[in-house]
Amino acid sequence: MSKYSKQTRFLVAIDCIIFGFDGENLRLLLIHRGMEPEKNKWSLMGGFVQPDESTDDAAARILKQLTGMEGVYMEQLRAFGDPKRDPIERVISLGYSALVDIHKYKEQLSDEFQPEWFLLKDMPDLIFDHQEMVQAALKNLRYKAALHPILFELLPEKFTLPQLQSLYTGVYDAEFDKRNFSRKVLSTGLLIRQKEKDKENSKKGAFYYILDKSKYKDKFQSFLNFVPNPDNFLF
Amino acid sequence: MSKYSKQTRFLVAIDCIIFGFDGENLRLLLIHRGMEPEKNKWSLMGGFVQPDESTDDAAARILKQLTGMEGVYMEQLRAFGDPKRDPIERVISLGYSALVDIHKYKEQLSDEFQPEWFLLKDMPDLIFDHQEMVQAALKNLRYKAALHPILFELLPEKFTLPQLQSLYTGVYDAEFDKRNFSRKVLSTGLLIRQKEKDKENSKKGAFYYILDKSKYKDKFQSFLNFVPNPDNFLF
DNA sequence: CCAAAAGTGTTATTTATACACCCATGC
DNA sequence: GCATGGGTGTATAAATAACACTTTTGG
Repeated sequence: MSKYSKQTRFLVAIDCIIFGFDGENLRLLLIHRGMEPEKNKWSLMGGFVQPDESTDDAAARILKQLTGMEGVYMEQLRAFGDPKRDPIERVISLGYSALVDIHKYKEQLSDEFQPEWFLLKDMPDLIFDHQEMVQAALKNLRYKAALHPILFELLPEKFTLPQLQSLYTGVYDAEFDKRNFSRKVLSTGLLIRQKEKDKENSKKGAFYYILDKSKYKDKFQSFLNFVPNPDNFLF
Repeated sequence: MSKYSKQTRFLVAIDCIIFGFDGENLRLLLIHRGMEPEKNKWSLMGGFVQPDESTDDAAARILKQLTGMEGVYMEQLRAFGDPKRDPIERVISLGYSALVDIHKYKEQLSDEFQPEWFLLKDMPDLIFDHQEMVQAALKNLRYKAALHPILFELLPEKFTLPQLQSLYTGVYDAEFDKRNFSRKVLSTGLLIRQKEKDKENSKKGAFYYILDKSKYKDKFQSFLNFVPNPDNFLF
């Protein structure tokens, strides 16, 4: 069959907005851009879609290339399609937002990119429209996390309620009442308390919890209202 | 400056998922596809992104081409990037979801495409992955409308509460209690009651309402919980 | 006068919020 | 024994859900 011969073709890229949580703060993984223009400036990890891979596959490939991680939570944000967003040549970029357990991240794999985990408050200037992508991803993260149990993707298998709460605190840059927070979280039935405690962060020690995986899958899309008055935080 | 010369370029298309409300039911605007392959089969309105337009501009252009309408509510859904989704050649398509006032739609403009407004329940087979796009758009619409006052985009300037309720009924394919519904809707403060009534649909007549435009803009992103137990409807 | 759709109010239940004290431990 | 952070309970307010009768009017 013939092709759509008269139409213009475009470069299509993926840019990954990769979030992690260090136990205290939300962080974003950035790299030194390896190619001109703006070589060595800070940038999101990205790459071009290849001829025979789906855009989702491309995103997974690019994430793996940087982090060594597979099977990570990732969702497409949207296309960024301003014709002038890349000064070299028009590139339509698909933003993909990823949530990773920062502790599973393998530093050594990615010497080539000299990646660093930046605090959100503390980000360098980024190339092109990457700042806009980060803002869109953060907004989306806050939106989703207010309604769905998505932030667990950022935690290790075992975690404590104080850790979970400080994750929410970091994401929303707001304090929550710990009594109400723990009641709400536990009422979802998603968490299973372990017998061991984390004694590293306090003398008394805080119980570890793990996710009930099957309930997590079931309820992943439910409206759970983790955040009181989400209006206050999102806009 | 040189280009990213070694990379493959792709066709990038827009496909518009256009919703309307006829006063009774939610409908979708489909066309007869004008080009091979699958010429004359039913399809979403689409077209290729052009060299110097943003993807958002392309979507607006394509919507206007079919409906004659501008300034319509439109949002990008996501990219559909399966390499085999179009059998002729790889095309990465961006789905854009539009909500239009079906009464402002100008039939005559679009003879070329022989468009028709289909009931959702009653849709023909569509080309490529357009069915998947429609499902994604519908899911997104239900999701958003459960939280935000988005369905007003489908109504004419003046509308009655029974009309509004039947819109929600149509979108969710579910009945709502009219006492609770009207209390909830009016409590948002978004509606201004008019002095006239619509006497076409009942003997008693139902008051017309209009949107308070400034409050609408303010509250567009607020969480208003229009739909009770949205979990029940979305998944 | 009656059928048909519009409009409105109350109560019970659930959910959200605000708030303060005791517990366990390492030092 | 005390400072530190972990853990829990209760009372009030607000939101939601369930439910039924009156009003208007065209025919």
